[in-house]
Amino acid sequence: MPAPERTTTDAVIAAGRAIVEEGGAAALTMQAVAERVGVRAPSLYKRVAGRDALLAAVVAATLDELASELAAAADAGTDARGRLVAIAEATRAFARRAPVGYGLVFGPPSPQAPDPAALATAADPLLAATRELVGDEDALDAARLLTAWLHGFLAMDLAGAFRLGGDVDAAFAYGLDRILAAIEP
Amino acid sequence: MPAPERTTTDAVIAAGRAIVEEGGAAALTMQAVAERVGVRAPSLYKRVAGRDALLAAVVAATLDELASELAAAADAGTDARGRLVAIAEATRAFARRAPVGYGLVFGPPSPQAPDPAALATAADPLLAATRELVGDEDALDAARLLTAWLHGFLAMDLAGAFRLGGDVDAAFAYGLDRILAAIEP
DNA sequence: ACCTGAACACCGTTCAAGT
DNA sequence: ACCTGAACACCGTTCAAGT
Repeated sequence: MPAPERTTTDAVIAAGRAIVEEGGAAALTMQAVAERVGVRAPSLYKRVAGRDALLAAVVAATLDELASELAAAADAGTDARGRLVAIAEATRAFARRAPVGYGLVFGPPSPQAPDPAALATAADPLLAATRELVGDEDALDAARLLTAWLHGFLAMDLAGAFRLGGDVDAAFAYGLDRILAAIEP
Repeated sequence: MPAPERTTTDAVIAAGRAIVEEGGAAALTMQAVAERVGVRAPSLYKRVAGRDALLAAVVAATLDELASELAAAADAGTDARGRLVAIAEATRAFARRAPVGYGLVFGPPSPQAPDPAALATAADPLLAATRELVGDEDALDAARLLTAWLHGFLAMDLAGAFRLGGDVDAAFAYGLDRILAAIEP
């Protein structure tokens, strides 16, 4: 007599993402996830191997979503520079919408750190647009320069390092402009 | 009849830092810390309010150490540019020596996030050297640009985002040079 | 074939009792 | 005054028994 499935792996991961954003990674308990999807905690082990695997899946899903939003942003730009600006703004919008997940993706070394290959995939649109802007030879260095600044700016913003002064929107626009000027041939 | 003190708050925090670096934040259990300092877990509550407070203290101590190393690096430079290079290299050395702690300092929003004022203090030497290099008016924007790039580069390196290609040392030197060129008047 | 209650190990935390 | 064993609540995980 087969029992009906009362939830899905996707629903479990989505619930995990919501809990993580609402209460931080520490709030991700199997019981909280189970309650959210409407089953008892032991049933979750039919969907995920355990709490650590669920957290890793949450991080992977967050990175996948970021990757697809960056690809979409790149499609929206008309020239290489416009694509890079759109990618940077999409990244910032994502980090503000899902600050905890974004922080976990680039967070301290840990068991749930994302697959480096998935990180590389997410970075592809930025690398392609950069290549278009500066040419093959300088593309990797320039993309790293831009990516490092972008991630550093967002991490510092989320950490509250900019709380002391000035207009953060303006600082972002200013920094992006300076970085693009620095890499443009 | 007073009982002798068998440990100190500093020893508890130092043990916590060592455990965090060795096994990640998840390895920080009260039992592991107690074992390391030679007491039973309940005794730790005479030194710290609890596990969360201990993790916050670990992060704060990590940030304090980083701050003092950055101040020392700034003293070693001969001119403003040299001081900035020394500060950037000291930051990188610190992040490689204490990757987990460094990641926690700038990590995702969480209860143990460091005090923004302490972050500002740590950034002071960099801000001062930048002011010397570019003048009062542009100092804050330029310091943010440099700090964001520096932190972003280190976070990506620790996250393994640079694993795919090239010489990371050279990429660091290249990026630093480009950033300094971008902010120099 | 998935779901559940019960059970177990582990961890954070409290506290009365020791010295 | 600090230390400890015992106790409790909570969480991750396993598993036999249900449907």
